[in-house]
Amino acid sequence: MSGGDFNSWQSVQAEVLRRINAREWKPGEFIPNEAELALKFNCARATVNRALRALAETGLLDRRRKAGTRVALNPVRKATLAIPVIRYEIEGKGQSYRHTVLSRKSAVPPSGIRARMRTEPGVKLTHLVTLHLADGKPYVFGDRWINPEAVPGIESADLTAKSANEWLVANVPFEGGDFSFSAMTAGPREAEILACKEGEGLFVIDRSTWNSTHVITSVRLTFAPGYRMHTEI
Amino acid sequence: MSGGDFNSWQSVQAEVLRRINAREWKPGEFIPNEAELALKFNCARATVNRALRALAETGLLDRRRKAGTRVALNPVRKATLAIPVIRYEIEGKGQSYRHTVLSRKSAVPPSGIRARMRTEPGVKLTHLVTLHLADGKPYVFGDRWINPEAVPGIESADLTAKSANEWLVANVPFEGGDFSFSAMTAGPREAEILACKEGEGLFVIDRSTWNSTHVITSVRLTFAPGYRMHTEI
DNA sequence: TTTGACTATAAGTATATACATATTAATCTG
DNA sequence: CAGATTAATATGTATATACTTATAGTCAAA
Repeated sequence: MSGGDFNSWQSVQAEVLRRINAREWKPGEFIPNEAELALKFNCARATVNRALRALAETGLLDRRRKAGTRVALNPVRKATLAIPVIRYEIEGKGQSYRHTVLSRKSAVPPSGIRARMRTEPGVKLTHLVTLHLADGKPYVFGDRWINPEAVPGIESADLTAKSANEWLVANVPFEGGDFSFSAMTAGPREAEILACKEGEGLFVIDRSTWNSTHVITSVRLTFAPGYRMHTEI
Repeated sequence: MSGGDFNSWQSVQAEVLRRINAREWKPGEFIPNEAELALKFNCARATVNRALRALAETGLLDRRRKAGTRVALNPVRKATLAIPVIRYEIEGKGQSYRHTVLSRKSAVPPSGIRARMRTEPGVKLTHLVTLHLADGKPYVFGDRWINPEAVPGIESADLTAKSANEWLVANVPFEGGDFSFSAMTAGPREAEILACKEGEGLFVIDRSTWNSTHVITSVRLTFAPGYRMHTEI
């Protein structure tokens, strides 16, 4: 039994998946190496490589040089979720977008922010609070700190036309970011800004972005009740 | 100017990134096609392809056959987040894991669940409520519906040793899933189960998984206050 | 003006070959 | 026998070449 012809990396991938699902290759087990599979599937090793690499990226296979490829023991599924610019997210739903700057000043950040931003004690950062509205209703508000040293020009930037996020995305390249998602309980401040009741559960995204030399910005986005973030795999 | 030698896909990727960041190639603009870039970078087209494909996967480039490759106009950043099995998540933090089945029965689901599960009216599903504890304290509870038609053997499965999720992961291959993340306000039921106060904001994950023929299961995970999901790019 | 066929083009992919690199396993040495 | 050295090996990658496929653009027919 040669195993038939699998002359596209997708078909190879499908066959590998089938064998994993059918428990022909069990979790934790090594599967044959690329050369053998190429022979079995009657295709080039590069084709097998492409298929296995893609599966490894989804977390279903573990691969290591010399050691080989094994079926992941605990398949940690990886979902990719898109982080859109809020304006596009709102306009994408067919709603009108507007945003207002609630406050903007230069200030020494609290210690939590200072730690995130990796700045020295006493250094002032730009602090910006903005509200984004969908069809005139509060959608999310952002409490943002920006390191002006990493962003020359931010002091004089007009952040009423474009939101700070859009301005930054357009003007400051970044190399990495970290995101965390959580829930909080609306206090008086959140209730007032988002026009919701105190005590409601709110969805929160904390995000920092950096380049090779600085943490550029750190923002907390607090969404109005009912917000959902969605993804598929 | 030939542009020098870029003989690894990573170096090509880095150079493309640099040009995007330096605004040599502006958002929305088409960049030269693969053949031209290969010539400029003095490497094979396959190498350019690999580099550009990877950038397209992160959302920084838009590619279409015949049309070409352009710098994404609104760079929707894509974060990949790992969805672990709860036991591993808890044990990974060095805490002890335990779970209990609060209820298990066969019932006709409410219409919202029926829509998600795509079952006929009147069809009974397995309904399971479980609580996962970290160091003995409530961590998350799951309200889960399983389609027994898609999962032969679920009726007789022992779900006290392994949690339903672990059992399903180990026994039922799935092909796709959808996830949504939101926040809710703790009502009396959540407060009691999670041992928290009514009115606290709770993080919620709704997840469905399916194979080619059925929606296998649909679960709502409601986390105790303080939970955070984290990812980096 | 719309519809539909045609064509040129750019990405997408397959393949053979060759070499690079990480890492294990075997072997040698002090 | 511990530690260093070396060989073997599986994945990782680069390249030239050839073919496939989706589709933007064009041009003509309805």
